[in-house]
Order: sequence, then structure tokens, then C-alpha cells
Amino acid sequence: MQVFTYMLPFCENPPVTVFDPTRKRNARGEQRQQALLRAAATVFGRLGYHQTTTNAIATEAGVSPATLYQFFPNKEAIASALASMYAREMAEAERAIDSEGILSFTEAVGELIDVCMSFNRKHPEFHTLVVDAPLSPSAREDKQVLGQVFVDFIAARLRRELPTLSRSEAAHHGQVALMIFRGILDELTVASPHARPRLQQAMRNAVHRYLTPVLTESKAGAQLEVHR
Amino acid sequence: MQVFTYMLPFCENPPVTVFDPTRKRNARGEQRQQALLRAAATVFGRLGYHQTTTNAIATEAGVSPATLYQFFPNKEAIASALASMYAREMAEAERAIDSEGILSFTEAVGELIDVCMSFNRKHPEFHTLVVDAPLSPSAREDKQVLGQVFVDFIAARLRRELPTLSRSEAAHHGQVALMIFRGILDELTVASPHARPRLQQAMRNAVHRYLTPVLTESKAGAQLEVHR
DNA sequence: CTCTAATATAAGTATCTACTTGCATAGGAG
DNA sequence: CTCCTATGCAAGTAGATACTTATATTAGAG
Repeated sequence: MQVFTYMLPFCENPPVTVFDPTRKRNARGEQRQQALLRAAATVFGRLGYHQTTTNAIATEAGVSPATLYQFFPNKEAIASALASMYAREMAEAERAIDSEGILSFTEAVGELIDVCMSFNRKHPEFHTLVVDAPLSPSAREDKQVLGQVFVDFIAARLRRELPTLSRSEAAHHGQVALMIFRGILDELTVASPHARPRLQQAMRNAVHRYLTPVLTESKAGAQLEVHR
Repeated sequence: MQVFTYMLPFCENPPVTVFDPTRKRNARGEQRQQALLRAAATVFGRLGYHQTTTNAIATEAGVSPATLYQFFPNKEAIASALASMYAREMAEAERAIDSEGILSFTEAVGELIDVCMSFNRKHPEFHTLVVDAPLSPSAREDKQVLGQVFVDFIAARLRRELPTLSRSEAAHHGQVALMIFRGILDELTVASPHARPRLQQAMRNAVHRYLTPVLTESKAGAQLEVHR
């Protein structure tokens, strides 16, 4: 059986190595890997994970299907490599937001939303990879970390405004904000260009409106929540 | 080629007839159809649409695969029949909410959310059918109508509180509420029983907090929205 | 240059799964 | 009873697609 090593291209994060790390690679091979990943990204973005065939990826990259399997053990590995790369890159971008801590709560959360929306818009294939693709354990980990970074960002900002808020409460609200984000993102990915700006505004409003009462109504606690 | 007629079982709505409406059916056959739909619902709920094979449905129903195809032309038709049934039933339940118009805005919207959450909890397979399954045009129509009923319910309530709100604005807010609902529902369907009550409360809060500013901040219009 | 390992592919195979065929049984109308 | 049609199934077929094999070509190290 063939043994694989591959590095993730166009990504500053520590390279993800799969299988044998001792395998030598030529420059030509590295180019092919990158070309294959770019081709995969294109086709995944066009057709979604399930509709995308490995043959289509190979064709898009201008190589034979067998060549693809010189560099990736299976279809899942391609999806996982892309998903890991994107997840790490996006997490990095989120961590970089307001590292000096000069933004207000609303500004920081708005910036978080914008960064996430731009990223998804720049890499439309990320959505299907995260939602539809079966990922390797390591890619699942990266995906989960990405979610946690989003949640932690919001939780930290909430607690900065309101130190009396418990960690678990803050995390919970971060999680709900993430769910709201994802729900609207689902529509954003299929919305017509004409409808997009309004939805982007709605996204900011929805998350903001969910979070601000946590800060303003906090003294009264859960009693002020919608009853029933 | 075999010709099909089937009626949707356990559903008060007008029966959905597929193919030849003149085909005679015995009581035994009707039982089988219902058993097959029940079996399909079970397996779809357990494995999701894509992982569910027609063979598994037949096995679950205790019949051979060929028998399944006596009653349904293909896998999609099974998913479509179930999805149509559920979509109509759920739309009916939504339309029945506060038909006397005695509930407050908050109560009515809360009731809408509760009805939708209970329905999805009662029929866990509905989610995968609507999200993952390729549906027949008629089932897609029923699904789309269901979404519209949700949106219209909220839009009507918004305009009842605030008659100056334009129809399109009201509809937009209804649509965003639906996206928020779906985003949180996605997590509810996979949440542990222990986490569910808190998420249900978060669902009510999220939708409520998104909608109330539409009523209270309306005079100032979009200017009061989160800037940028 | 030469030799070895990496790269490339044509032409498959293997498997999965939706769906069929051919034939046997049953049950209601007449 | 008799016949026609609905019901039922064992044993398939067909087509899609992930993945492999055998083999040729290339290119970098020494």
C-alpha cells in the first residue's frame, strides 16, 4: 500500500502531516498537491461534498484519477485537509480581532461576525465541508476548536463587561450566538447577491440583540427572560 | 412499468395521490404502505436520509425490497411522502395557533416556537427529510409553504402591533426569525436531553429578542440598528 | 550518466445500492 | 368456483463511483 505525506499548502499554520512524514516529495509533487486541493475546493464549492466525485476533482486539476490517489489516501482526506486548513485559518483570524482590547463590546462582536461572514464568502466550499463532509478525527478537532474560539471570544467579551457573569453562563450565550450565526449563514450561502447586504445586517442585529440583554438585564437574572 | 397510487396515512389533510389514481388497493396493501412509511420514518430518524438504504427500510418493515417498490416508485417518493405529510401537518398546527387572536405578541410568538419545537421533537426524522433529502416538486412546495406560514405568522403579528410597518419589512423579520429558529433547532436535534431545556429557553429568548426591537425602536428606523 | 524513487496514467476492479424481473400466492368480485 | 389483479419475494441487474494495478516516464542525488 502506498504511503502518504502531505503538507497543507497556502497556510501559515503548522503543516498537517498525514501518514509517513519521511516520504520525499519533489517540487512537482508539491505543486500537484496544491493544484489538487485548489481543484477540490472549486468543485466542492460548486457541487457540495456529496455531489463531488474524486474523478471530477482530478479532471478539474487536469490529472488522472490515479494521480489524485498518489497524494491523498481517499476522498475524506481531501475534504479533511481543506476543512482543517480553513478552520485553523479562520480561528487565527478570530483570535487576531482586537488583540489590543480597544474595541467596545458591540464593535468587537460586530467585527467577529464580519470576519466570519467574509471568510465564508471568500471560501464558499468551507460550509459544505463542515456541514456535509465526514471528516477525519483531526479535522473534526480543528472544526470543534474553531467553534470554541467563537464561543470563547463572545464569552470573554461578556465577562469583561459583566464580571459577575459565571463562566458557564457566558459560554452558553456564546454557544447560542454561534447557533444564530450558523442559522443565518445557511441562508446567506444560498441568498441572491441582491439579498445579501440586508441579511448581513440582519446577522449583526440578531447576534447583537441576543447578547445585549445578557448585559443589561443581568441583575434580574432569568426572571426577565421570556416567561413560560 | 408498474403504476402507483398511494394515500398518505395517519394524516387528516387531503390525501396526496401519486401516479394513477384509479389503482385499486386492498386493505392489506394499505397496511403495508403505512407500515413502510412508519419503517422509513424510523430509519430516516436513526440514520439520516443519505445513510438510509431502501433495503434497510424494507428490512425494518419486515418485507423484501421488491415489496417496497410495489408501493413507492423510488426512495425519493418515500421521503417526499413523509416530508409532505409532516410539512402540511405542521403548517396546520401553526395556523391553528391563537385563531381567536387573544394572545399577546410575545405569547403568540412563544407559542409558535413551542409548537414547532414540539413537532420536531415528536418527529425527529422531519429534520433530515427537509434538510438532506431531494424532494419531489410537490413536497418542495409543501416545505416552502410551511416556511411561509411561519414567516407570515410573525409578519402578521408584527403588523398587528405596528401597522405602520411595511409588508416587506415584516416579512423580512419573519424570515430572519425563521433562520434563527433553524440555527438553534439544528443543535436541539443533536443536544443531550440534559441540555435541551436550556436550549429551548434560549430559542424563545433569541427569537423574542430579535423581534421586540422591531416594535420598540421602529420610530427611529434602521438608524438604531447596529452601525457599520 | 545512472539509478532510484517520485510522478503520471490507462485501464481497470470492487462494492454499494437503487431498482427489476420472473414467478408464486392470496383474496375479493362475479 | 374462477379469474383477475393485488400482493409478495428470491434472486437478480445496472450504474455509479471510490479506489487499484501494472506500467511508463521523469527528475534529482551521487
